[in-house]
Amino acid sequence: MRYVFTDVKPFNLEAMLEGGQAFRWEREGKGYRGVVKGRVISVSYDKDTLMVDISEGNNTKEEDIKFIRDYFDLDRDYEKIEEDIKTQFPELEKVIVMASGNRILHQDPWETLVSFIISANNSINNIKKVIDRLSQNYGRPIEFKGRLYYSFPSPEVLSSLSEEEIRCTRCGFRGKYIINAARMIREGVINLEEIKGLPTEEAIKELTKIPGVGVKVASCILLFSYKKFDSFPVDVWIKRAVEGIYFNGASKPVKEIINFAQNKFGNLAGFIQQYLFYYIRNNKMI
DNA sequence: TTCCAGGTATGCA
DNA sequence: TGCATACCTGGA
Repeated sequence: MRYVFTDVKPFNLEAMLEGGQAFRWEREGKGYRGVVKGRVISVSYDKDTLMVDISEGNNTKEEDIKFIRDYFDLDRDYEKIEEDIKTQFPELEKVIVMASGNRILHQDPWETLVSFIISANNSINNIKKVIDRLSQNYGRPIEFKGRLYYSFPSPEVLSSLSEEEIRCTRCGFRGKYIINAARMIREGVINLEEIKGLPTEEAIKELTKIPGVGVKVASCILLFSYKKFDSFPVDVWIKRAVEGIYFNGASKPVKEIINFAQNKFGNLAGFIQQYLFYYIRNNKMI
């Protein structure tokens, strides 16, 4: 099924899909192809128009459209967000100009949780490969345009694996964390739906009860699947960027950087984090 | 061969 | 509380 969305701007597929928030997208011609919540999606963007091909599902057209609008955050006014950031924080103007059209995707909490457990002390390239192998081995096959793709495996499936079995995904020391997280979800020790309703600080407390989940991973889940925009995940890149722009390059503890960003940026913090990440990863230095 | 990658857990002062 | 260190694996 094909859907066309007009007057979509600003919108930068590369920034969104290769910007480190989602790991299941690959370039396909001028666009991208990926698997989202059990559906295969092909997207391209040109002249303010977003074209989306999506694999067969049980949804109505209206539900599909809602699903796509929701995932790509099409109903949020990013022109205003970018304008607000440039006005309030002129020091970030070059960042926003360079990364314009980057949006926060609305991803599945479970998939985001596992993806960012895998991200610890890992490279983006390798994270993608491990997630692919997890899906191919334990996900559900989906046919699309004559090819097979695989959904992200459920907590039920992953909770039944042994550390020996999950080794085929080459996730390394993170295997035990993934299996344990799946069990905590299955047994109701952690309820991802309930966490969604908590304020950022409390949600981080809950999520970090899961071994393998620290403040950074928890913050990513909050930002990329719960739309908690005051969340500000700090990794080595963001740390370096904030220190460069605001502390004259002096090293600061992560805790201090989070507090600084949340106080200064408020509900724009999450967006700024995402623009900054894309900017610094593609500019080498500030 | 060695080092590093969207961090986290652990042990010790 | 704060700091150092180990950790699977793959690529440079």
